[in-house]
Amino acid sequence: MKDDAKSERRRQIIEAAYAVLAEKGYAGTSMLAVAKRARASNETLYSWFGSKPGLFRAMVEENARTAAEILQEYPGGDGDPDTALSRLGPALLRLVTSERAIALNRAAAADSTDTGTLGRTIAASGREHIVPLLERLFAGAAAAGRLGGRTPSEAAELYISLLIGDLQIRRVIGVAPPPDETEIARRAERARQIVLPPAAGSEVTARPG
Amino acid sequence: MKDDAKSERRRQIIEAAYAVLAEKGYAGTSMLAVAKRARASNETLYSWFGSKPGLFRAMVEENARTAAEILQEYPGGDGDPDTALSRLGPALLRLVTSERAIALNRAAAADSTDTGTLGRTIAASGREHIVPLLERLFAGAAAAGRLGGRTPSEAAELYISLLIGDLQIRRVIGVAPPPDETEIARRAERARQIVLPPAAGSEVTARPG
DNA sequence: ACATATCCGTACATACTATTACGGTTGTCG
DNA sequence: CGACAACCGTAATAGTATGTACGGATATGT
Repeated sequence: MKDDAKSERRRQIIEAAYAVLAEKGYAGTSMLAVAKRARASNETLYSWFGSKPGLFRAMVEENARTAAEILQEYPGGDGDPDTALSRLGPALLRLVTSERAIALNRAAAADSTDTGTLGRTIAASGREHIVPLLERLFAGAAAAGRLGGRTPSEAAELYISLLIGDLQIRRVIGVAPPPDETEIARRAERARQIVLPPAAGSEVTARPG
Repeated sequence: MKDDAKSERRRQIIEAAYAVLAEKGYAGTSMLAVAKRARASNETLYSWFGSKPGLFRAMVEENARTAAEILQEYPGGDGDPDTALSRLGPALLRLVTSERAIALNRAAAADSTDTGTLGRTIAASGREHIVPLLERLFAGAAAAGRLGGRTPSEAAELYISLLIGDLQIRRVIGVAPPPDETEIARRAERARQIVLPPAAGSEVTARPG
């Protein structure tokens, strides 16, 4: 099989795995079910991915690449922080609450007592990628006196708390729907206002916090 | 078996279930493993709890009762909101990040594609119990002009986001340890300061937000 | 065209789980 | 004390999952 064709085949298998995962959850997703959904053989799956955790690791990594491509469009600290955040925030929130991200977080939760690698992979490709991005953005804002005395690191942590809050865990346990665009905009705006309060001396009237 | 003895026996079985859950996760926790750990018979477990989801529902409900007893000590809106929050906040955060709560959230995440009842039970006994408590507290603060223009409902949502943030989901996927008391105090204080900014005209110097 | 690698579909071996059944033991009640 | 309920420990049943094996079909490279 040529490399291109193999990559495409591999992508099809991963898509099939997502479909089974959505229907049956992590425990209910067997390699055989994925193989049948993808019209592949069990042996090929074990040959290519090694094991069920191996397949899921590949899914997490593939999802991380997709997310990184999306976030690449949002440059860091070299522009107007308000504008940057008002574009980056909604994109981030959509990513972390997407069906795919939720399904992978559920898999990681289930895996946390087995190998623990899914959680670490998600964190390495997710939050640990996003925090430095936010810190660069907030470094620019700090230079303009826009962080209200917080460090870029503190501001990044605060922003994530405000943006995501407990929504993701509520999604993961199945009690919250995906946020609609109004909710996404509202949360992102609330977070931006609190993290980037008007600079001292600004004439803008805004809510405190 | 007398009622007292049966309650005690039931508690022992639930404790055994938590022990197995911590070691093996939800999927890896079989009724037989719990029965053996509790020195009970499989038949008794099925007789008393009906099924594996039934046993887990009982665990969630028992945990909710424990949490409600703890929170009962924290009265709502009839006192000084700063003091009330500075006591309630850390207690809340300890509860939602405790090993037991995390294990139950993992179970709910796994169950979300099956019955979905664990998540609903957790939400009904957790957040949906806490939000009205916070709203009562913030109603008092609003009357004193302490919410910076937000409604009690908005303030409660904001407080929860700031207090918990994404810490719980990071606990659930296995990438964050339980917060120590310093971290708990820090998060609670940050949340309090943002949600209860100094009243207009106050002389206190505080960070904006 | 031919040789070889590999993928597919199916089968197999092993282990585990959910749930019920059963005989013996223990606890409760009249 | 005796009758009965129910709990324990073990077994049975049916189903599922993981991972490997295998023959035939297909793809690739020379």
